[in-house]
Amino acid sequence: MKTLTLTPIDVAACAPAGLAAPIGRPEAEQLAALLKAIADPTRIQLISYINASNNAEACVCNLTEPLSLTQPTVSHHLKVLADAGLIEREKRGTWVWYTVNQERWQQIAKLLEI
Amino acid sequence: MKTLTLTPIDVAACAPAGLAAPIGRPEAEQLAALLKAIADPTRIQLISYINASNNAEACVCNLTEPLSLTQPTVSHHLKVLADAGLIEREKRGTWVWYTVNQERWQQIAKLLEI
DNA sequence: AAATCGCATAGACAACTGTCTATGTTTGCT
DNA sequence: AGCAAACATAGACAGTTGTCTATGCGATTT
Repeated sequence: MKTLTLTPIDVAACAPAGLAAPIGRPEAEQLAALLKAIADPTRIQLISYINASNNAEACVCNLTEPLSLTQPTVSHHLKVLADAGLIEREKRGTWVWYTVNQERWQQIAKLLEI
Repeated sequence: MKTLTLTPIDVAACAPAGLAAPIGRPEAEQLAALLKAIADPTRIQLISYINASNNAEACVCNLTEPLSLTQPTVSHHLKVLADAGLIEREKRGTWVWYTVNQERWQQIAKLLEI
């Protein structure tokens, strides 16, 4: 079987001059892909729940119940966020702990500057 | 015929404490709807093109050619942005001029704070 | 009044997305 | 070794979305 590894989005390459100057298609598509990863109510809640947890980290089993979602659905959303570089995965034993990539998060605010 | 007027999203009500605390479903949905309006490459380009135009304003006919899109498609995207409060519409004669709502734009960066 | 121009709206269609169930994979324990 | 728990992956399906063509509406000009 072939495992697909998505190339992480190069945030620095997105809209190098912000949105003040007209940006090209490739840059617009990268920025849109990044924002699309956040533009979902479930994923926004996941981010906030992870951040509000002890040590600002959470495993999948801690996130299914408060959001009333099945485990595969939560895993799917976490994968989307991880592929966009917005959260990070760390396996410790059987559990997988997710944390928010704070640095990446702050970069987004800068990309939206006008 | 019935004209549908979308209620503008109350940005201030979105994630009042940022994403640091776990936010509820309604707030997450409002914030997601707002981000969804931006999370499209064409709309990102439209925003940047409007901002880079003379007086930071542009009419539809100025936007179709550089983006290689039909006029209805551009109008559609501008409506999405306008409904989200991200741009503003002003009719002067036959032309309709769009400008970016700078204040609204800056609010978004704050909403993403962690 | 008639024609034209700029823009919005309606409807159609392919592509994408969020959710689920079913199943696979890895780790820890007895 | 065998079993159970935590998570990922695959596939299916309904709902959403971006684009187009066709058409309608208001303002300007002749």
